Amino acid sequence: MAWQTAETRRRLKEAATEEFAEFGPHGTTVDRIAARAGVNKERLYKYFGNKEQLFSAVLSDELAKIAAAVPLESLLAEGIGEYAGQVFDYHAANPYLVRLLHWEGLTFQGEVPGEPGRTEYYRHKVTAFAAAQREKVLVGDMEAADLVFFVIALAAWWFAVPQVARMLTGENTDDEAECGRRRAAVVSAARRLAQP
Amino acid sequence: MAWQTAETRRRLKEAATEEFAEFGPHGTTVDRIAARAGVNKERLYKYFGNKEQLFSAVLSDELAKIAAAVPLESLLAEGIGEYAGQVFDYHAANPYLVRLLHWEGLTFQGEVPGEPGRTEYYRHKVTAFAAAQREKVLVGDMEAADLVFFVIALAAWWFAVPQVARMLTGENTDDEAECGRRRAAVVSAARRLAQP
DNA sequence: TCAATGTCCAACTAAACAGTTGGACATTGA
DNA sequence: TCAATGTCCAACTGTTTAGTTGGACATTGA
Repeated sequence: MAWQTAETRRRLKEAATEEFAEFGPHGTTVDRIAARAGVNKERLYKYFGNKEQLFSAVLSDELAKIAAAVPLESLLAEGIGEYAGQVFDYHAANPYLVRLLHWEGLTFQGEVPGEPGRTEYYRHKVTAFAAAQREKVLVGDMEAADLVFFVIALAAWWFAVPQVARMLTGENTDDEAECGRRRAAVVSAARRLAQP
Repeated sequence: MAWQTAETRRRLKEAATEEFAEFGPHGTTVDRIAARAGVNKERLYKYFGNKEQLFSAVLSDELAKIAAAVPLESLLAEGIGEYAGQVFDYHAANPYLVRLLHWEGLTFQGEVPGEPGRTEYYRHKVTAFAAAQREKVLVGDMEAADLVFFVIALAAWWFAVPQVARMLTGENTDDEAECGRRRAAVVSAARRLAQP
């Protein structure tokens, strides 16, 4: 029998993504991750160090995924409304990232793993927004960084506090029609925020 | 010596508020709450049932506090921008609630303790916003519930994912000037969202 | 072929955890 | 005054936790 090294790593990370997104760093147990992956937990420590480093690895992977899935080019091409809509769609289809980011924000204070690289990633976004402002595609009297931040907020907030969303709109979160309605609201709000 | 019943309850709830806000339902231990309150943990179980019920009691108290501190009347009186600014100010001065709400949103799926009463509370907000829309003080072509939701999002998002805020704006969260800048951005964004 | 190294696992350890118990002592009301 | 009840606490229980260990077996390279 050949080694299953790569597959074992992959299965651990996949199981960890689901567990961490659902229960957070504190609520997740390494036993459950290992059981879900069908792998002995000793592997987890050999491959990833410990629970916290595994959390970082998982989050880093998910950040790479959204960067690939929602390219910044669509901002200039289709406008900020559609860009916000795409971010919303991504979160609706793949709810791991937004939950992981929130667990991280709540759990770790001070500098966060991979912060320099991630800051650079956000800087690209801000630069693109600033360029769009200079070309008068976006409102000019709001700082680009704030605009990026608000657009992400509009799209992600629904998934961060679903209980508040439910109590406010009186609708079920799993309802497909409601999901479409929320997307439309996000698109329209983003446009409104950024109209020149 | 007289009983300290009320004081004991108060100290437990105060300690629990701080611990739950910092570490969340899973990350908090009843031993630490009791130690912080300077009270035996058996009191916690007698007075509040268990850890989860104590979390509910704490969150419920904090919701009552913000409802009292940011009255809805200021919406019509001073406009939506200043209303959003007041929500921001409240969160900046008292960061417990926003963190508790997020812990709750991430931790509990499905119905949440006290949901009917809280839904009613949000309904008042929506009704007030809808009234403002009819009086042409707010934009009319966006559902009132969505508008409320977005205004809360703009004000609260900074405190929910401070690491993202820091990476985007490149500034320290504790910086007073940066805090003022963020408040101004929230006010301006809320106005933009709701201009008729 | 064989020593070195990597994979994998069952079983383990020490600590932390939520929740309980039994009893000392204070308060109340009849 | 005294039985009933409430407050408070140290010490406890049984379980779950993150992380480790020792050893069986697979793979590699010289």
